[in-house]
Amino acid sequence: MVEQLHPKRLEILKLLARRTGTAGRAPSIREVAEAVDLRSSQTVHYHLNKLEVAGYLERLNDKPRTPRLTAKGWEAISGFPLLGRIAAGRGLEAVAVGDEAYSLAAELLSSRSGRGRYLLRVVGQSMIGAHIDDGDLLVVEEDEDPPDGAVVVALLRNGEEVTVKRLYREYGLLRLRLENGDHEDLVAPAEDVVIQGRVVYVIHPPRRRR
Amino acid sequence: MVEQLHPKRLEILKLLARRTGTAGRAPSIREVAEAVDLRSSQTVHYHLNKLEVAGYLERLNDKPRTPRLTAKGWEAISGFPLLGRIAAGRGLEAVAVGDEAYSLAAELLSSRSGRGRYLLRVVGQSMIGAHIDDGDLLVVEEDEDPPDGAVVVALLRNGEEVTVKRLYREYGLLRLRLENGDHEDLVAPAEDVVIQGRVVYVIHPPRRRR
DNA sequence: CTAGACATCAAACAATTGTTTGGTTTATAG
DNA sequence: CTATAAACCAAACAATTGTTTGATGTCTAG
Repeated sequence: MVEQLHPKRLEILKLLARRTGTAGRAPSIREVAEAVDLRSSQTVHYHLNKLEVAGYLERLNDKPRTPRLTAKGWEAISGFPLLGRIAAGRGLEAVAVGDEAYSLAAELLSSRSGRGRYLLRVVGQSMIGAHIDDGDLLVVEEDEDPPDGAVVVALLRNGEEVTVKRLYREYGLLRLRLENGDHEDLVAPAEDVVIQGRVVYVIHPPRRRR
Repeated sequence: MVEQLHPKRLEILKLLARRTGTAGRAPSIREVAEAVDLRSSQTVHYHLNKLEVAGYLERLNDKPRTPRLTAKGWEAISGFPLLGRIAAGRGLEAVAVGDEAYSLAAELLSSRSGRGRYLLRVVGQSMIGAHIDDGDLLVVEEDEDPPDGAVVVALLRNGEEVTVKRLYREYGLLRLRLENGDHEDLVAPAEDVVIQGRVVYVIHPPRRRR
């Protein structure tokens, strides 16, 4: 069921993809009209509605400059090049190029829960035991009360030390365990540890063999 | 030279920090006024100008809803305690928020060499031995002739199979080795293997213990 | 005490912008 | 040929929004 997308709509979709990052503001309807060579803002309005009901994009209420491509929208524009067909179902799935820079950032840095996310870069090899090495990036979601078993960023000793460990709760105590498990755990009363957030992604170069 | 920031301005700055992410739109001046308990939009306008000339934020021209915290702005509100200063030199380095969605994507998806990069999502657990699991994302840089020891995406059997392995060259043959090394290597004449590219990043949730 | 800077307010203005209305053109199904 | 739907246009409307104007209270330096 490959829906045939009107060329003008595809053009609009691509434009929005390019201009809907966190960087600039999304274009207004009139700006879109100009960019895709349509003389009436209404025509864009018309296409935008079509695109929205077809599930290619969403808008916040009907507020200015708030189009956002849906997954379907991203798929429609990315043509799925190179490895797409070849890899499908064989252990790898292509996730497109170019425009995807935006959606990658969106996927990594925006949470459905509305909680903020931020990045931490690992300095030094103090967490090598947890398979987290110098230079790796951690995507952390703010969460002061993450579920048991989550990998958390915790402040110890009045904030003098920061660690990344897996969290367990026991009888009013917090147990912080290095991810690979074979070190002695750190156990402390809950009031001595401030949980900053939860690690949701680890980004690193391909691992050297161990 | 720690500049003393007016409490109202600090409040505004914090509000903007929270609402200037990838998620919603930044608040309008009147929305800010309401949120920080000021009755006149002009007062916010006034503070915003102060903040801008002082270098805490920038606005796109003077367009609606386009405040962006500068580095100085982020510093001012985080007191930079939390993860910033504390973490410095202690295992973690804060890498800002918000704006960074952009630069994150840029860092991951643009190569200095000018070669294209794309994403692959791993389907299934066929590469579990290489510490690459179902759902992980691979950032791949196009490179038909990567250096020895690189982790590459290779097509085997006329493109019928795709694998991710570490590449070695030996006497006109290619040796593809699973990253963890303890499986038998795949050795094939160079003409039977098409190297698609080189894995530059692996993105995955924090690893469960093994 | 007084002048001036600062913070605040209310009201009005003008630009931007999504939307509505009503119409035209064009291709196609009946 | 005709009716219909899709694509498009121009113009006007109303809401949102940054900005301007003019004024008031408060604190502090001189």
